[in-house]
Amino acid sequence: MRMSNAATILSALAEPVRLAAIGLLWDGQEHCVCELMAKLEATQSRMSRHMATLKAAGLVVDRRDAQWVRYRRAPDLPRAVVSLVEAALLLAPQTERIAA
Amino acid sequence: MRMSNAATILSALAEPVRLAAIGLLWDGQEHCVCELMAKLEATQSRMSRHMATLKAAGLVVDRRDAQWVRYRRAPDLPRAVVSLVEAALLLAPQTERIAA
DNA sequence: CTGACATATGCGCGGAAGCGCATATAATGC
DNA sequence: GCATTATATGCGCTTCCGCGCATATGTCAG
Repeated sequence: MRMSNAATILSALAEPVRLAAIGLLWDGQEHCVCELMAKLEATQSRMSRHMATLKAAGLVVDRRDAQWVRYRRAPDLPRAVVSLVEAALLLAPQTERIAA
Repeated sequence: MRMSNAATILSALAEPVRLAAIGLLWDGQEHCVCELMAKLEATQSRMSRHMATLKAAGLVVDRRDAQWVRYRRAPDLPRAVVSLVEAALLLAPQTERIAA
């Protein structure tokens, strides 16, 4: 599978709902769209499209399970991508602070 | 000075010319716009605006020096921001590869 | 003062992104 | 088959982004 380029991955993370979704999926477990919608207070189509963007960037994979689609963190991500995502997740909570 | 939020920083990095410019400035030295233009093959207005975006995100600072404006990496960036930038810079060269 | 050089910015355009609404598709249970 | 639940997607709209072009601003040298 062809890796996305840096710009694609960074763009995918540069949207609050998508970054928060990655944060939820980063536990390695599966999460259905309905759960993500509820936790992130997003409409259904909005959540679905954001997940499609993350999938296109190669950051998550999905699996049909009965009526649900379960998303999870993509396996075997390159180390640099993992580092990037984890740095982005660390960044999120500590932004809006006051610096020197 | 107020920190940019995660989305602003990620968006700033999610553009190839800007990411490459950060890569050049990451050596800690000062670089004028004309040098960046030349190395990144960007027009003058394009380069100037991209640098303004990076500055607005808090990633770089500038200084007027005679007819030149010298940009450099912002001092005292939060550790999480430094990690993010460095992960993004690592990502850039190794994208476009073939994964499992 | 004038001209040259370096950088920023107003403007308009084309294209991409994000959204909601409605509808299509998929799977389930009765 | 039909209703229900879960998800994806076509469509139109609005907003944002990146660009080039032209021009403004700032600095220097003569």
